[in-house]
Formats: sequence, C-alpha cells, structure tokens
Amino acid sequence: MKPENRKNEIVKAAAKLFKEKGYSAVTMRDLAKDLGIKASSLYNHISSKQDLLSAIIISLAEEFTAEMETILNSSANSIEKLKRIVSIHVCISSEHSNGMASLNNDWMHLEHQLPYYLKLRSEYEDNFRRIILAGINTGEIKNEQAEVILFSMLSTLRSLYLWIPNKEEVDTASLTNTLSEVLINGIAK
Amino acid sequence: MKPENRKNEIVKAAAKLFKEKGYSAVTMRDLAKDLGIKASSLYNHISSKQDLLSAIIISLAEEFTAEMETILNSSANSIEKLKRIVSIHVCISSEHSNGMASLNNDWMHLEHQLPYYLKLRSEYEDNFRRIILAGINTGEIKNEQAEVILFSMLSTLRSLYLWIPNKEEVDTASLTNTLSEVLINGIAK
DNA sequence: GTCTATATTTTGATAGAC
DNA sequence: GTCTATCAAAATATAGAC
Repeated sequence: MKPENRKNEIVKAAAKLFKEKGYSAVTMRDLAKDLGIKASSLYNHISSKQDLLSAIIISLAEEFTAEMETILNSSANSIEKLKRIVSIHVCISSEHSNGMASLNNDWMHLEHQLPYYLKLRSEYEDNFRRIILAGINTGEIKNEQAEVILFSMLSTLRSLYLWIPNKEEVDTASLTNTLSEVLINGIAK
Repeated sequence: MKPENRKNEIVKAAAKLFKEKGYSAVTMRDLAKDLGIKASSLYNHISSKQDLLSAIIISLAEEFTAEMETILNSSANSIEKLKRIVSIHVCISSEHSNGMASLNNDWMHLEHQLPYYLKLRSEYEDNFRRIILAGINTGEIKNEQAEVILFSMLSTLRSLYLWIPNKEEVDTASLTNTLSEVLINGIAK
C-alpha cells in the first residue's frame, strides 16, 4: 500500500467530520479517533490540518473549473449549457458530498491557497453569468435581472450536498432532469 | 443605558464575526477586540460564548415560525402563500444578514437549545412542504417531485444572506417580486 | 463597566522509541 | 506506521481591584 492511500483515507475522514461540525470545530484528536489512531500518527501522512482543507477544497474547485471549460467549448445553446451545469453539480455533489461542505463553508479558512481558490470561484461565476447573459441575448431566457437568476441557480446547486444522501441512492440523471425542469421552467402550471 | 443595550451590541458584533469566520473560529478575544474592550469584560454582559450563539439563532428561528403561522392562517392560495414565504425570507435576511449566517451554518454548535431549534426547523419545513403539496392538489403547481421544489426554493431563500448586501441598498419589495418570478415561473422564455 | 491576573483545558504539532 | 511523552500557544472563563 502506497502512503498515498493512507493519506486519502485521512482526507476522506476529515471531509466527513468537517461536514458535520465545520473545519474549525474538528480537532486533530477527533480526526485521529475516527480513524482509530492517535493524533500524532496523522503527521506521518500529512503536514498540517490546513493541508487537509486544501486537499479537499482545491481538488473540487479544479474539477468544477475543468467541467465548466468543457461546457463553454461545446456548441450547445444556452439552455442546454445550463442543464449541463446542473448535471455537473449533481454529479460532483453526489460523488463528493462531504467535500462540498468544506468548499461551500470553510473556504475562508484556507491560507496559502485562498487567493487561488477565490480566483477559480470568481472565474466560474463569471462563466456562469456569461451563459445566462448569452441566453437573454438570443431570447432563450427571460430578461429578468441576470444576477437574480445566477444567484438563484447557484444557491440551489451549491446546497445539493446537504440534500443528496449518498451516491448509491441517487439517480443522478433523473435528479438532473427534475432539477433542471424546476430551475428553468419553474413550478407554476 | 440599560445593560440590555450593551448586550445587544455584543450580540450584534458577534453575529458579524460569526458570519465572517464561523462560530468556532471566532474567539472571545476577537470579539472583545472588535468592541474595543478586553475579553474578560464581555462576561459582565453574557454568561458564555454559547449564549451569544443561542441569542442569535433562536430569535431568528422564532421569527420565521411566527411569520409562517401568519401565512398558514391566511386565505391566500398556494402560489400567493409561496410569494409571501419569499417575502419573509427577503425581509428577515435583509434585516439580519449576519445572524442568518449562524442560523444556516452554526446551528449544530447549539447545546441546550439544539433540540428546540431542530423542532422549529422541522416544523417550518413541514409547513412549507404542505403549502407546496396543497398547490399541487389544486392544480396551481406542477406535479414535479414536491421534495425537489421544496429543496430548490429553500436553498435559494436560505442563501439570501450571502447575497443581500445590506438593508439600506435593498429594495425588498422589488427583490421579492423578481425572485418570486424566477422561482415560480422559471427563467425560460 | 472595564481592567489585570490567572486558572484550567484544549489545541496543533514535534521528538524519538518501537 | 503507530505509539508515548511533551511542548508552546491559544482557548473559555473566573476573581477581585478600580
């Protein structure tokens, strides 16, 4: 077993605890106890608590960035692009439900990687906004305030981690369809 | 000046800091420094850090409960009731933007008041769900999965505190209308 | 109402044996 | 790879002077 595997186990356990209580409230002793070892043993695999947070958040942020890039480079129309954004949020949230909690709630506790995270996030939001504005221009999307649409969709998508139980029980394709319908066409008959 | 006033100042400052870094990451020294006093001086006005969290969260949870009661007792149809739910979230979030952060993210750090908070929250969600189901029954609302509709609306409404800058700059009536339109009728033309 | 001084726990992290 | 022992810093909170 490579040391990488043990580190992954630790990161995974950390993400679970960070979701339950938040980064700051989880101690290295809590984490060690969850893994059945002593706190000092953790430091053979990681160099600091901060490293755990970075590992969890940055990999997810980069995954969203990569997926958004693919969508931008596609020839789909704006509504189709929005549906694909819904899809990547459903998929990533169901695969990494615990890590999404840190991405959403504990990013401010990043240290060295904070500027990089903020850059990725603001680029992601800018691209999301451009897709909405393009849809308004082509007449696909209502000319409501684009910022309200962006906020509403992003809020729902970012909260998915709280709602998706775990990947075994989720039909991601079906959830993506229902959620897209609700977000794009509304709920009124 | 009654001691109540000084306590309110402390609670207000605490809510601001809790929003920035979360309850667990804010120390009593941070809070004292923000108020220009020493940490020990805080204890003449409050009995513990935990008290601050309870004061912030429980008063907001009770406010939502009271407003929901009013909506339930009204004779409005389901769509109108949903619009009024949007309205109370916009109003409370613009009045108490900082406190909403604790309500959403730090409720798990409540101690004595945790069961009470959980009761209020689950009753609120039950009432919200019943309004949606009633609307589906009367044909006002599409027969999508009610849980997806509930999740989507609640996620957006709960995130308002992140998005509303401050009450001076927000036209709550206008935001309520735009947000209701987006949530209820969707964004597709 | 705020201060200084301090008690008590808990925290992240290191050193070195096995 | 995990342990015991330990450190240094930081945490919540109290006591008592002013």
